[in-house]
Amino acid sequence: MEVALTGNNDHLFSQSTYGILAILSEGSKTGYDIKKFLSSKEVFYWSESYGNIYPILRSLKDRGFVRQIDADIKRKRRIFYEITDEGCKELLNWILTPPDLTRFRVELLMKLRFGEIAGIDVMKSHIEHYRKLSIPEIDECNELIDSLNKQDMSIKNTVRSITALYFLHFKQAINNWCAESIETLDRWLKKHPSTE
Amino acid sequence: MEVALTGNNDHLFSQSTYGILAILSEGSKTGYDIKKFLSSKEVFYWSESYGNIYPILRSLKDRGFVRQIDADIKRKRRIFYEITDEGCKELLNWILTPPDLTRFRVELLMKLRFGEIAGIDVMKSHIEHYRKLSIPEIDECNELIDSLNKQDMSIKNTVRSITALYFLHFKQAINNWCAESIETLDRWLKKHPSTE
DNA sequence: AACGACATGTAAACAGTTACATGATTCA
DNA sequence: TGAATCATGTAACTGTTTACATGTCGTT
Repeated sequence: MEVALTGNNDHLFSQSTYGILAILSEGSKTGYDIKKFLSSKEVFYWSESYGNIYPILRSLKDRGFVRQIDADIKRKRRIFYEITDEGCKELLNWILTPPDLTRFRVELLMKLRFGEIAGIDVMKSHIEHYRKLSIPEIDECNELIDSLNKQDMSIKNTVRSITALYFLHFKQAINNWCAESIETLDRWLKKHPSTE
Repeated sequence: MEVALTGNNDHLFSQSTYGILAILSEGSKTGYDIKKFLSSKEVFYWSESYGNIYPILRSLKDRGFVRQIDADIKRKRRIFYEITDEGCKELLNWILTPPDLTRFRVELLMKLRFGEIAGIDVMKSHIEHYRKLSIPEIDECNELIDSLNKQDMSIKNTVRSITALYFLHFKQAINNWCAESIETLDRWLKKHPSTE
């Protein structure tokens, strides 16, 4: 099942641009629709602001990757964008390129690593706070997965389920790490009562 | 063990600025030293370019959060920066502020979610590629944790170990997710031989 | 003498968000 | 009639990287 991944890495456009093109590949949408889609729980792994979406839509049109379709629905102007064959080709090329590992900053870890200045209880408190924020996210993610599993198991829903599971695995792992880390700090405090 | 987290969230400076201040809180360093530190395996959760570091060091000096100490070591000019009391105060205020949850884009998930256009084998291939990239990272992280555990269990080393464990938990969870997802896709392919 | 690591720095570009402006529609 | 949501858009800003310029030191 060897697959040739011939996509090259020097793409001409920003990740945001390809993201929007990808979203349009499932059907024509307005800028507002795109923002709505990206705000949904399902797409935790991508986000975009209006200030980015609208200019990108224009540039996609200028490049011929989408075409503009004006519509007037209930006297409200709606500007739909439809992906072109050119756009599909460009999108496919991006999708074929193997993605890099995600790099990101974790403010919590920086504050822990240099947190001695604030004291160990502050560290513990930060970890607990982090954990509390994560719990509703895990619940929501479980609900999403349940509802997906009730639907037909088309390839689209299967993949949606897979992406949701990424989040679930990640969040559960971090949740466990939080519990462990607090225990570790508690053990340290017990062994070093002098410092408190 | 209630801890008052009174830090306010509207900080005046960028996260990069606080990060650099935090690094300087452990001892005076040059811009080059800071870059070196951030390039080390241990600090996977933060990075910075020279083009950001040097201007920030200057602005920290202008604000009085660090002082400049010129040194000539082996005829090479070295410009050290030392945190001031003002700087410590500002840093502490940042550290006390509970960190937000990390939000990040995952290119892989976007390419999977809209990957039907490329085919299921491409999805599988991307996941496998992702997994292969992760494995050496997990190994390195385990080595780091081992070496930390051999050292004294000061609070500093304990925290360094905790931050490394974050990465390990995360990477292992994603590694498991990769294996599961490939299985899911294989099962789907078996059930739908017509599409291949 | 040449190369790689050390060391500092800048200008330009790129990526993306925030805050604002504008106006229509829907519903209480 | 007023608030919320729908809907499109821009200007200014923030943050950060890339590519380059400059020169030293240590090693082969």
